[in-house]
Amino acid sequence: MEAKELLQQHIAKIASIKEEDFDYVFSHFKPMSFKKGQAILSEGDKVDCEYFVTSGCLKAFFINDEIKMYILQFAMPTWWTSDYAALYNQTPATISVDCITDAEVLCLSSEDREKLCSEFHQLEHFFRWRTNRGYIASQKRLLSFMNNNVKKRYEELLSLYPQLYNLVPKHLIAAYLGVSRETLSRLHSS
Amino acid sequence: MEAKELLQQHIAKIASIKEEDFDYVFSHFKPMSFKKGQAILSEGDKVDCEYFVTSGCLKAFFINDEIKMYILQFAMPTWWTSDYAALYNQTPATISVDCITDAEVLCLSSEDREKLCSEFHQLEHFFRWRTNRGYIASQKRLLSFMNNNVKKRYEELLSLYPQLYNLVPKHLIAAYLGVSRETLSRLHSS
DNA sequence: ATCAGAATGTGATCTACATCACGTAACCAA
DNA sequence: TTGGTTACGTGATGTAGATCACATTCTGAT
Repeated sequence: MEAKELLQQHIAKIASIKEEDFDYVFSHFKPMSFKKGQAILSEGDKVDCEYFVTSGCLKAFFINDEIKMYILQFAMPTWWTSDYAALYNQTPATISVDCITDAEVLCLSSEDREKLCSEFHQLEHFFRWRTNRGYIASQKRLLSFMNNNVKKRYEELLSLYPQLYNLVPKHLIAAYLGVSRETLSRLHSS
Repeated sequence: MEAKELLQQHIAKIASIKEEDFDYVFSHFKPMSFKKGQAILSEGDKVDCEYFVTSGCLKAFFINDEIKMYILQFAMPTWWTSDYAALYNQTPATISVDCITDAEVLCLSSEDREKLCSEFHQLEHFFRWRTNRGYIASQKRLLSFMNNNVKKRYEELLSLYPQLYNLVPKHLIAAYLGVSRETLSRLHSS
């Protein structure tokens, strides 16, 4: 599917935007292509944009004392990602985003998002819905973290996103689960 | 401060609502009073409302196998709380909310919130902002969970909300940190 | 004022997971 | 094809925090 059509259908599930209005809205999104391994957003960068994934798979991650990586989010088509804290607070990025596979995204600047949200009530509605969904998912993940051991969290992740099993190397799954790659590996044999 | 004024100033920081419009908006909020220990929302309930705290302190929590409690959120004045997953998905509550101290809240039904959001673009803007803030805080807490040990998480919590130290019993702080009360207690001596 | 239940402290022991160490297999790039 | 890097598996050992057990202090209802 075309990137434009993908975005349109994604938004249309929640908000109704007239065809000609959507053309205008879409003109604010900048299509970008990246190769596997390429960085989209790096720690310390000024953050201006958020990204709507149209193909491929990204990861948004944090690296602590330059040693350990924690993955906040995998981003697949129709998912949005960025360092929202940095975007919102206008601070340098602490979260990085890069490509697990070749990927294409639509880039929307924060400025344009706010402009469009004020121009189109329905778009503001859409973004409220989207953030709400992210918030609920994040709460759920937090609870899972407190309540479940690694094995259960792993099973939960795979049942939610079965594609990840083949798409994403195991050590990245470990980094998402907040566990060492060794421990994750040992789960298979237990 | 009056509950009404508290809400008005809280919203005014983000959205501009005309005085007479705010009166109309406010008429949809139902003031409620609760005693310390009283339940506002219990697991299994149908969830219709979200709550804006105007005085006192609540907790939103999850109980797993009828043994262990995890606190998702403390809610103090100007904070909003509910079981948002249940509210959004129209499913029975899995999160409960009750009062750590005597408390007063303004109750807003989901239906009224959606109605008001569609009537007032600025209010939709406000709720987008609010959810966005919650999402960012939740992401941050998740990272802290993965990256920090109990001691650091405890210090982080107290530096963010010093009032909690005197207001909230230690075993509830432990339940927020996702740690046993014994371990939390031992932090003081180390 | 008194007493029961809740909150807190603290020792002894257990356990899930981390860390370190090493070996093997898979994947590219020249 | 080859050599180097990255991914993955697995043993040995260390450790943060859980669990159990019990003592002490605080608190709120009668």
